[in-house]
Amino acid sequence: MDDALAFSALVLALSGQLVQEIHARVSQQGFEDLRPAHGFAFARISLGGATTAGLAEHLGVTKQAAAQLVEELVRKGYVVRHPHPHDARARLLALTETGWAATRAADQAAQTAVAPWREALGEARFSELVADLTRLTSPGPIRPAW
Amino acid sequence: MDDALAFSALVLALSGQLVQEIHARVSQQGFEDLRPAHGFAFARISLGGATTAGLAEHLGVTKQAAAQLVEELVRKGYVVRHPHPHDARARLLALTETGWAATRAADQAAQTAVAPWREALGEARFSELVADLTRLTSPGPIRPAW
DNA sequence: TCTTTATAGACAAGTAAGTTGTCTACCAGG
DNA sequence: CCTGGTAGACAACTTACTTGTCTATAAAGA
Repeated sequence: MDDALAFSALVLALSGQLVQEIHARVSQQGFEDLRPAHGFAFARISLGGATTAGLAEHLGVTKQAAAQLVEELVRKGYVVRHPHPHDARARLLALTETGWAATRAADQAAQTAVAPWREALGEARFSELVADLTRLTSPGPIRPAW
Repeated sequence: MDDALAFSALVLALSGQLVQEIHARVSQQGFEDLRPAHGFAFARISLGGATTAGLAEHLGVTKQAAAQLVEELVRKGYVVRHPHPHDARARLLALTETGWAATRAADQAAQTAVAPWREALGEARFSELVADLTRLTSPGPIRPAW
C-alpha cells in the first residue's frame, strides 16, 4: 500500500479541523482573545502546581515563550500569579473564574466537535480508537504540527 | 463521557508525531533544508499543472506566502519554473530530479511512520479507519494545526 | 474593437509567535 | 559558605507568515 502519506495528511487535517472547530466555538462564547495554544496552557494550569518553567516544558517551548504566554493570560484576566510557598523565585499559576469559564467552554466545544466521530464509529469502536491512540501516541509536548 | 478534549489532544499529538517522524527521516536522507510544509507543496506540484497562485489555494496561504515558498524551493534546487503555454502571466511549477528524490524519501518515511498503526490495528481495521477519516474529514487546505 | 474587470506574480513593509543570549535573585548540596 | 543549578525578567533577533500596492496579462461584454 502507499496510502501512508495520505493517512498522515488525513490525521493532520483532522487535528486541524478539531482545533479550528473548538477554537471557533470558544470564540463564539465570548472568549475572542484566546488562541488554541492557550487551551493547553489552561489544561496544565487547572491541574494546579504549575509554574512558568513547568508550563514551558509541558508545552514544549522555551520558558521565555511560556513567560510571554502567561503574561498575556494574566493581562487578559484568565490567570493569576501567586507566590510559591516553598520557593521565593517561583510563582504558582492559577486560573481566575474567567479562566475556569473558558476551560468549561472549551470542554463543551470539544464534545460537540468530537460528536460526529462518536456517532460514526459507535461508542465501542470509538473507545477502542481512543485506547489505541493512548497506547501508540508517545506522550510528548503539546505543540502545533510544525 | 468527557474524553472529548483528551481525544482531540491525542489526535493532535499523533499528527505532530507523524509529521515530526517523517520530517526527521527525510532530513536524515540528506534533505536537511526542507520543512514539513514543503512536503505538501511537493505533493501538489508533483501532480503537474501547478502555479504559484494555485499552490497558495492548496496550502491555504496567501499567494505572497506561496511565492516565497516557491522562491525558496527554486533556490534550493527542488523546483523549476517553466513558462505557461497559455498564459503569459503565469509560470508552471515542476519538480527537479532532486525534488522527486525528496518526494520518494517522504513517501518511504511515511510508510515507516505509519507502520506501527497498520500493525496495531490490522489491515482491515486500518482501512476502515482511513475510510472513516476520508469520510468525516472535510477536504480543506493543508495547514499546521494552528 | 475598446473598455472594463479579474488574475498571476513581484516588491515592500508590518506582525505574531516564537528563538537565543544575558542577567539577577534564590535554592540546595557538598 | 561557597559552588553550581534553576525561576523568571529583559532585550534583540528570526521565521513564516500577513496586508497593501504595483505591473502585465487575460477574458468578457458593450
